[in-house]
Amino acid sequence: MNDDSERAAPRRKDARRNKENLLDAAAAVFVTKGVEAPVRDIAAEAGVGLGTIYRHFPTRSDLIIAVYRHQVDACAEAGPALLASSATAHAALERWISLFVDFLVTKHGLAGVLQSDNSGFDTLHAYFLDRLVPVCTQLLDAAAAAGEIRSGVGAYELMRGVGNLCIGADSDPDYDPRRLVGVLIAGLRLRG
Amino acid sequence: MNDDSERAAPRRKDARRNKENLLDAAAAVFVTKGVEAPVRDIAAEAGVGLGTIYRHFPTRSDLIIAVYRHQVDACAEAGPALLASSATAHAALERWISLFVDFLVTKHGLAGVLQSDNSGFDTLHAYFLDRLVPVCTQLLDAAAAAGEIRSGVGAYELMRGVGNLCIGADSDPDYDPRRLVGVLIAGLRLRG
DNA sequence: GCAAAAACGGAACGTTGTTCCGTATCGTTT
DNA sequence: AAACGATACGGAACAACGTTCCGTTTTTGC
Repeated sequence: MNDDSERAAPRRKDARRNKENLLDAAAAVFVTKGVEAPVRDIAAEAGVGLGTIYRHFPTRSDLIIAVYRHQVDACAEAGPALLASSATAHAALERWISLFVDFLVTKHGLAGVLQSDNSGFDTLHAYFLDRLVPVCTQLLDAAAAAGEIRSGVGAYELMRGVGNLCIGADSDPDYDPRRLVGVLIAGLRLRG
Repeated sequence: MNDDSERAAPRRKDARRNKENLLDAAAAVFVTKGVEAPVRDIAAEAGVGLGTIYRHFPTRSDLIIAVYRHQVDACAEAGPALLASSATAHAALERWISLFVDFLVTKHGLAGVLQSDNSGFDTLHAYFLDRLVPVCTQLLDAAAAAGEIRSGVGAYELMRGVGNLCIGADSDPDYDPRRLVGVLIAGLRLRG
């Protein structure tokens, strides 16, 4: 793939420094103003021009991905570990989904942007899916093989649903996605 | 309330005609281009200037509400009827939610716009909630009273969750919110 | 008919994401 | 160390959007 070329550090020192500053600035702005903060705000925070942002990160999605890549990867890697350390596959699934929800809920607006069809976030959507759906599939398959859950719900659908449930969790203290996600996962379980 | 003043037909004949045209045009554009279609497109479709739209409907939300008001009201009114005609309260809840999902899913982008914090859709959000949460509460209470569902999930939360699950259902044939909503409602049911 | 009231159209504003290009800086080569 | 090409920079400029504003047109009541 082109991972290398995309992630490659710039040749020049100032460019490398700016890219770092940009990542830090973006992370800071995302925390205070949410993921949908204007690009100009991030540029200002980093003390950098607009052109610089777009050279390093061809689109907003790429910047968001770069900021959260480590956490998404960590979540993906936690899947197999949970499967190994949990009493049942369903418990592992439950814990892993909870990890995912915690991640989404603590990033203002990220869940919303994930499903947004505002073209330009496709890359972001795709990255999350590429990274997490395989893990979810593994957990789901394990639970299904153990006869713990109903079949018919795919990993993509589940991830998508959980992501959707997390939309708007910030900015509304009366809405707690964790409870609903809990109900959803409970609904997956077979009776008996 | 100010329902009367807001819904009052304009005094002048041309204004009344334009308001009608606008509603028809908006409905047509929403079907073809989705609820997020630019205001200018609706104005063009109605053969009307921008000012005219904003005089009749102070904000996009008001236009959307006006277009869907009847259907939302119909959904609200179906609640008590279903409760009377269904075998169990849980069945009534299930059918009513299904009605709501059908409504949302057939309006491109409506679910998305409902939760959008893009300020300006607050009115829309509020209208849906005002109209539907009481009905949902009634169904939920009935099911709880019959001991059919777990307590702890409020009507607001449930409506919000179901709405969220419907986001992005169009423009993605691989995502079927109905199945997930089914799982969610199943998760509400008490075992045994 | 005529004036006042009501409503109209669309230019203009503010905010966004993104592109473009003249200018500045860096790193290498003589 | 000077100079030159490659690299990167800043921010003006563009397009799309929601919304506001106001000079002009249409309707209505007399």
